[in-house]
Amino acid sequence: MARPRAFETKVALERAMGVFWQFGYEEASLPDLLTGMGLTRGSLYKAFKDKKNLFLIVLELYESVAVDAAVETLNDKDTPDGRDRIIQMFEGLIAAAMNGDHRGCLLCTAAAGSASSDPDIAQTVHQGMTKMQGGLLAAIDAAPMFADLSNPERNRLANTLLTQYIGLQMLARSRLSLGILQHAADAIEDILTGAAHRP
Amino acid sequence: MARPRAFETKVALERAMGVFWQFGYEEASLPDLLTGMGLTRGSLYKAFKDKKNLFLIVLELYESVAVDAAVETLNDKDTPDGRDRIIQMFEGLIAAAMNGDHRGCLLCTAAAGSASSDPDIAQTVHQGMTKMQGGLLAAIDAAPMFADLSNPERNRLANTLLTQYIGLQMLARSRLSLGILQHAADAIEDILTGAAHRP
DNA sequence: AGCATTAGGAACCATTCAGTACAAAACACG
DNA sequence: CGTGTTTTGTACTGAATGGTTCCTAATGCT
Repeated sequence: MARPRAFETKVALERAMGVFWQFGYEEASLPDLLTGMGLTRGSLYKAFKDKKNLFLIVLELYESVAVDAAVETLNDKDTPDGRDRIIQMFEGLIAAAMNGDHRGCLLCTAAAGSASSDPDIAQTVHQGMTKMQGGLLAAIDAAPMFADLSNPERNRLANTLLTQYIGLQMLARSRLSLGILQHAADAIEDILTGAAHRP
Repeated sequence: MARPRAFETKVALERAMGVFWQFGYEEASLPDLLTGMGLTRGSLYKAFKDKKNLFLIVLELYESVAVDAAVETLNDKDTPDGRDRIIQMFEGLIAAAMNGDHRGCLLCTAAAGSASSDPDIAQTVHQGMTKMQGGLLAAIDAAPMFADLSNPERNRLANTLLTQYIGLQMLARSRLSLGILQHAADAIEDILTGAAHRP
């Protein structure tokens, strides 16, 4: 009954995610988005309302792709020891950063920018971060070496790892060559072995 | 010989630091700076050339104030054990964040934003971060509990702490209430005791 | 007093931004 | 083959940006 869409919503959103991931919310200009997504102003505003709404949709897409992937690694039953899952997760992001991927984590970038002052965005970011927190905690629970840890200790370890995650993602994004990423995986191992109760 | 300045360069820079600290480089608009510094466009451009140059001067001021303060805490001979100095430094920033100071670290914010793609800014930020790294290493060297650590182990610990520092400052800035700051000081203690070689 | 020098302030410029309005185009259906 | 509906594309709006350029007024020195 009417003219059909010339673009697929799904791929347009994936491309929008790419633009926001690279530039961040504020610094991604509308022209950036339009060329990146391959459509024009009218179509974008008709299909996604406005920039902020588009970003919120993209944020949820990011969660269901990047965050969920990390959380799945942290819950991967094929790797019996939760410790190994944690290391795998960090090794993934460190490898990406050292291979020239300086996009970091869209969630972290959003949290860092002034976009986080918007309540809607802040809430979505909070949701994603909490998911990461839960994933880390699940992996800790699945690690024999942490069997003796109390609940507060487990939470503290999860939070330390999440803070480390955020710090590393910001470092990846900053392109600062402080030599941190080179041995960051070993550093994570140090944290894990140090956190375990030793006889 | 000529009309004297109606403003003191020093206090104008301190106020500019306040504005940049709160908003970040890109998001601090010229009107923000002008009202915050209490002068007008003409004077600003005459005295500081342009916005970027002003920011570079402010960055160095921030280093010589905030960063140096942290590094001095890390080198404070009145606290004999370097471990205690590290905890003191972190307790300071955690207390600030929990008391409603959500400015975080100007260096970290600059590194996170797209300002870091400017080589001049990136270099100044790098310089400040390296200073922090050195301060942490000095404190580690001054801690008996780390006497047995090898040099690579010390460096890794310093980098872990710097990453934690960056992560915490970003969390402080993000206003995210993930319950991390509440026990962040204990978490740092966990890292430190875990890093020491135990018999 | 007079002159050189500087701050102050306002007007201005070009650019960019997100967002809107509207006409033309493309399709599906009767 | 039209008719009606929706997408497109483009031109436009109004605001805000960083940056510049004046002119005037204030000041200190000779």
